[in-house]
Amino acid sequence: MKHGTKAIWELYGYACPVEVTIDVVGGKWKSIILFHLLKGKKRFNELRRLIPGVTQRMLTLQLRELERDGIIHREVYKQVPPKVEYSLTEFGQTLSPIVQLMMDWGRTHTKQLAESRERNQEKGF
Amino acid sequence: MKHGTKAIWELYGYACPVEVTIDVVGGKWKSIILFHLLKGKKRFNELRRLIPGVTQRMLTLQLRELERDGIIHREVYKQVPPKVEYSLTEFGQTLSPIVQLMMDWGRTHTKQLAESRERNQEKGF
DNA sequence: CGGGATCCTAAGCGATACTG
DNA sequence: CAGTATCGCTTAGGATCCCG
Repeated sequence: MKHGTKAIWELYGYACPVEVTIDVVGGKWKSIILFHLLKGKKRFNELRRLIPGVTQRMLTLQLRELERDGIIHREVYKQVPPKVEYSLTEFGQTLSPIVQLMMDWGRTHTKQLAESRERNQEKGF
Repeated sequence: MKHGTKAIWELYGYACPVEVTIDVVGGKWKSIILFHLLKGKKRFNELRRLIPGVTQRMLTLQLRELERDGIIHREVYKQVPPKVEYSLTEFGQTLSPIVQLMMDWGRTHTKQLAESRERNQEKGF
């Protein structure tokens, strides 16, 4: 980057590139949604079952934001009863390495994390 | 994983491994803090300057949570005026590939993201 | 089935003032 | 310098009911 030139993320109001990514996957449920969509398209209630903690309202909202950002595609089948399928767009696929790494990290560090918290809890943290 | 066996993240109350990672870096500022600590130890006000959007209060809170989780270390120098340095722990270093990827993604997709949003805004999204 | 519309509470967060 | 404390607003988010 040259002197006097603004970085691309600065032009769009972000102070650092990580902020951009957080802006997309930072929601409490978004990366979890993406994690499930990595395995293929999913229907609305299917996602609800896969993500026990999420409410209908929150799932709807987060799906809308991901759709707005071009990360996922929402396919509506005009039939009764209604059927809606969510899937990753090509753009959304570019996030898959991040979600994969998050999955790996969670898998391998859950225990150590829990231990850290426990230890610090004793210290009155 | 074998039949009838619970996965490690389930034992600790998470529905999927990604939730674990989100629990650690999911805060609005946490991964940005980590991003800056990747480049070396930083003092409190130094971080404030590096992260223009954060308030003193929020920075303190998020640093405390990262410390509780064993991700960062807080070194207090007993002197006047006080001096406190924050740095990544070994455990925290294990997150660096994720933060790196988030940085890369932000750098390379800021524009496309902005365009998606703009396009969908026109559609009344 | 896949939501939208309301209502309401808890949490997040900013602003400000104070301190060792 | 590096916080803590308090207040008060704003938002995230849950609960419930309704609909094509």
